[in-house]
Amino acid sequence: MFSKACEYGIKAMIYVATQSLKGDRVKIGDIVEKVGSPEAFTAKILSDLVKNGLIESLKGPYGGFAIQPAKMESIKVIQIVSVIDGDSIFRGCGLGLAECNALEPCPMHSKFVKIRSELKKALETTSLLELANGIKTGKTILIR
Amino acid sequence: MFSKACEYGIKAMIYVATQSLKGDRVKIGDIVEKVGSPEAFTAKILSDLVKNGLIESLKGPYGGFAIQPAKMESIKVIQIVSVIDGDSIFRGCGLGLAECNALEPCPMHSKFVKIRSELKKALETTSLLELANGIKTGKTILIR
DNA sequence: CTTATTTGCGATAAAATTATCGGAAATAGG
DNA sequence: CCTATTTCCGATAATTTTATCGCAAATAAG
Ligand code: FES
Ligand code: FES
Repeated sequence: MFSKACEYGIKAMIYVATQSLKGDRVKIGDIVEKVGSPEAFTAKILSDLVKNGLIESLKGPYGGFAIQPAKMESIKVIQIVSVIDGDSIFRGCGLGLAECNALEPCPMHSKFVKIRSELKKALETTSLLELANGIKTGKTILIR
Repeated sequence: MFSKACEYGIKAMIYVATQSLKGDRVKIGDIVEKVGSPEAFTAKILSDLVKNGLIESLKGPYGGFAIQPAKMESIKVIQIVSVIDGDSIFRGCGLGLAECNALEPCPMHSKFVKIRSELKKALETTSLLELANGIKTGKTILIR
């Protein structure tokens, strides 16, 4: 469904959010430990998210990653996915035609659009805060 | 969503079905022309589908691929997808945890299961005959 | 200013996916 | 049989994705 990069990015964002809610900045080493992802690769992905304004970073001692709690409600999962994987999941044709076009649809089109729009809607309405709270209350986990 | 291999496989199956409905066997060269996929790669995928009994092949002159029209209603898209991509789309965790487990769910689990089960249901209830008929009536296309 | 720390970044490597190539095996027809 | 045709199959190559490495840039603290 999502790329590995995207999975790591989402999980990293959630973990940073939980720590930012407690006022803690987190270093990459801490993140990858809690998320179970490769360090340098995850750092690259986070760097991408920094450029797109979804998370902030600070270099040097006492540095690390943080997300302002005030932003967590407005950050939706779809934004993370869009930065890392682009929007091909939401706009592309399920059978790989150059573009998805309802006037000249592929054989799977009518089945696809429904599922795709539900996926999109779910990602649009799920906030980072909601996901971080799930971890905080122990209802959900990031690593097994 | 699906791998390229899976996209090619589904489209090839649909094209062969339309021709088998007319009583024609089709050669790999004809298939890839109508589907827009690389020849040797598509041949590999079809060979996999043959092994799994979803399509039949005949070597030599007047050979090629065919699907018995009587089977087309019972062949569902999910079978094609399962042969080529496996069932990780239907059973795996959306955030990449080792397995999807409702008792220890990842943060996206509750959103995911709904979409995943709808996707599964759609693929389970869509028959090859239905897709082939869409092509035959010109309502849908395989290549753009 | 110096040092220790931590992200940023370009180059590189490994692995997986996608794609190509060459020839073997089967088969129909003459 | 012999030949032409076509799928089958293993090896190989190209591309994309995933992952690692080394060092530069920034920053906080003494
Ligand atoms: S044309 Fe294929 S999903 Fe819309
Ligand atoms: S545990 Fe992640 S989708 Fe179920």
